[in-house]
Amino acid sequence: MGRSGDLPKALRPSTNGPDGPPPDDTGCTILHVDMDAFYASVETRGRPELRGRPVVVGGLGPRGVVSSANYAARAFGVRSAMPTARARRLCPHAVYLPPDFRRYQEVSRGVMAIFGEVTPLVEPLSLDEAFLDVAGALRRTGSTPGGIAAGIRARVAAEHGITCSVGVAPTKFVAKLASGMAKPDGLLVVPADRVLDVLHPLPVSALWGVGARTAEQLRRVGLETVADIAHSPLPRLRRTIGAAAAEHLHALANGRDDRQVVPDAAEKSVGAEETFDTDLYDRVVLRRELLRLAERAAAALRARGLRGRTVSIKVRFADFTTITRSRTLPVATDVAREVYAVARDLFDNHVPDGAIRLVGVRMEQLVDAARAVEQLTFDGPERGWRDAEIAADVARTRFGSSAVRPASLLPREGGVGNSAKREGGTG
DNA sequence: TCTGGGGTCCTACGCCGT
DNA sequence: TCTGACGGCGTAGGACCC
Repeated sequence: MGRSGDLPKALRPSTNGPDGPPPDDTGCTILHVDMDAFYASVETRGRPELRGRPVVVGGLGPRGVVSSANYAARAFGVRSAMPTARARRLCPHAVYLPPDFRRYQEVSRGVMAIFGEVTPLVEPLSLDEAFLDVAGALRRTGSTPGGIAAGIRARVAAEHGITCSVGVAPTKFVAKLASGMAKPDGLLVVPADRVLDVLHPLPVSALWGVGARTAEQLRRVGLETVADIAHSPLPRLRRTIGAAAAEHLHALANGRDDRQVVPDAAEKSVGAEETFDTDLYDRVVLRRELLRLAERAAAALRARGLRGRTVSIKVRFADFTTITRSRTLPVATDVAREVYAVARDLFDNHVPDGAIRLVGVRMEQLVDAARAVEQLTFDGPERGWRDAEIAADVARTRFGSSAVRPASLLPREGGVGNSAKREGGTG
């Protein structure tokens, strides 16, 4: 699902060929494990009728994009993040499926549990990839990094019916690059003394943090390969892309990356957003959408045992210009009513009329709910609302997501088009 | 071609207190 | 009392990642 899978095969280092001696993995204690076409693979496993067929998982609405495409679909040029409508033109005979995140989460938990049996130092990056620091496991098991990686690949395939690719290297960045180069269903070790040989011929876009915009900025000043970055004087690089990015990229390009594998990193924000099938103008309808999103964001906070101090709304207009507006509260909250009250005020007072294609609600400055300062007024109305919302969480868990909702979200006759309708159900 | 939804991180700027 | 430097915080926007 990432970019590195698209790296040219010609750039693959030859250290891991079937012939010749195995690569020297001494000091290569970082593994990056990446599931191959994860969502599509989960959908296809155990379904022989889909074997060999192109499968695309993504939004199926008029504004949907591809989340995951298997390699049969990629052969037709289908890529993740591509509009589904374009994918359909490129590959009309593919099987198109909506994402089923619960299933992917389940499989992901199982795969991460395998990693956890190898080492406690597992840093998940998303549902389908993680870094592992296996330095301790080497001492404990007497195995090699390459051996551990091969064992993980075998277990994931045997226990979950999907394949993964593993990069083994001395640093996180190179391990991640290596897993991308090994795809699909491969294993690549980059020995410490070959890191620069692998890195330097790559285009700048291979560097972590260089997207289309930054690549274009770099290209304009004549920097096209990782070697160009590595040999570029830092002050010049700073002038081009800013201090932080310059130092980060310069270090990566020279093979330096001292970031550790950090398990259990705390979440910084939690939110929900929705793109409508057609642009919305009606402020009343938009407020109802905001309420729905506030409900989702608050429920997500409660599910994680967190509260947030900053309420941020996001609005994307028809021309794709995007604004955010935020307000920080004196006391952190996980109550949808409170979140909505702020979101609505921000919307009413800071968002001009116009055609709107997306709204979102996000909570930032998160604190542990157990340690959060209790509301000053213990009998205040917000406490009652929280109790009601927690009861609703329980009902939703037992009876489904549409079991409980605010009266203002109940479907009305002649109600809105687009996403609000997609929820279906009768409450 | 026409751009999702979940996030993280960085930069810039204004305000405020020291 | 005024001024400037500086740091911290809040806010907004943008790039990037999967």
